[in-house]
Amino acid sequence: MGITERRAREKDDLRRQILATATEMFVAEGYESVSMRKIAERIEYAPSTIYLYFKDKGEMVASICYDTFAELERRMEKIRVLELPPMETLRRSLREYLEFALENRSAYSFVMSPPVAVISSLDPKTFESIHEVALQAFDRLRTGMRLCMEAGEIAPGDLEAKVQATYLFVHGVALGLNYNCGFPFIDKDILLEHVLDRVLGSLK
Amino acid sequence: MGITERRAREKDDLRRQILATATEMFVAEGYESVSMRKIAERIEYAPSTIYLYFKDKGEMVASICYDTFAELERRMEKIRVLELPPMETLRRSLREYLEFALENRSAYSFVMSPPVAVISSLDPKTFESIHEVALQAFDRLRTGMRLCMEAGEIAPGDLEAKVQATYLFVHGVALGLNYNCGFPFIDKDILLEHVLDRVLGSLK
DNA sequence: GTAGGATACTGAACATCGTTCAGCGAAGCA
DNA sequence: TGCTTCGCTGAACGATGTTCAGTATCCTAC
Repeated sequence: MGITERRAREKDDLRRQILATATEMFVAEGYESVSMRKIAERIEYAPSTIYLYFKDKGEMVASICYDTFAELERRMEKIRVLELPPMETLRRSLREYLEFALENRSAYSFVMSPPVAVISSLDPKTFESIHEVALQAFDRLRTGMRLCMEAGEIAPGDLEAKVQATYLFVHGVALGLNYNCGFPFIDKDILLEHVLDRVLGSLK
Repeated sequence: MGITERRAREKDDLRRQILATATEMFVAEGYESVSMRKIAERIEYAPSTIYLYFKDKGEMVASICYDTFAELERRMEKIRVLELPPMETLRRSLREYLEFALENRSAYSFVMSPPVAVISSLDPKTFESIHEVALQAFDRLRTGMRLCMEAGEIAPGDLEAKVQATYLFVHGVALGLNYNCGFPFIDKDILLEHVLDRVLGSLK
């Protein structure tokens, strides 16, 4: 019965190839500039073939989002297992988060704030699964910060406010540095260190 | 010679009406979902008429950006002329900035990070004028923070790093709160106060 | 070995999009 | 009253996302 398996494998391969090509193009040229026809041409299939693998353009975006979140999650987990002191873990995680955002440039912005039209066109099940993986990442931050608070490294108080603000700060830096608007930002390393100092320092 | 004046006035009125309608629709339905045809239908003119007032869709966006920045600038200036102590001015300005972003919901996100495709389609002159007004707003923040530093209310050190990080923090909060992703943020007022405390507290 | 069905893919079509342009009607000037 | 100018339109073009009837290829069963 190896035939059906081979078929499934081939089908999966093409799906992956479509996704890889699409991701590359979205990031390089922007969501709106990349048409289904262009993707099809690049992979040398008819445009309609893509619709055998993805319901529509929005579902491709959803898949990309999901994969990116998963990769981010993996990198965070790699730090957690080091079992460093909680504050050290927190600092390293935030730094890794920012570096991930900078490495993945426009992919980050794309995944973290896709066009509203895309989001609202998603079917509820797909939306839910993305929402879940995002909340999970947020939960990781919350847990990490709770540990810091319990260790007395973060001043006691409204944990949720601290967590949400911390996320928004870091997210703002990630988005801002990625958004290529021609603004003359200072040296990224200096800025990042300063950001981490202030974000974490204000938690004491 | 009142005739040409009346004509000019009428022309200006229609331009303003197009822009007002477009802004409203972009904010409500998102940039991509609003077509030139829909705007035309709403103002009860032919689609091609819009092109007599705006070079293309991108130029409409540019105008909206420009106007929004101008409005923000006005609100900042209103605080500056109060001539409060520098740190008080800074806090009020940042708060006003965040409130402006929250009042104008998606307009803020739209103006602060329009689709890349839109930006790159702008003619250089238009782009430059928007860039300039944005830099001007940033300059205002820099000046305000320099005054605080000179008054000894901000610890001495790399001013530019402090200014850029401060902006990115506040920008992140503004964008994050506006992006309607279904995330369960805590009470906005509590979060905002916490944010201001941390952003400003970490400058001491 | 061949009929029959499943599978993978295609090409043409549809509605809609941003945008252009020749031309129309009315308003003002001579 | 003729002429020019001005504001506006309707039809058209190419490109978009998406659908669907149909084709060609492969696998199974007789």
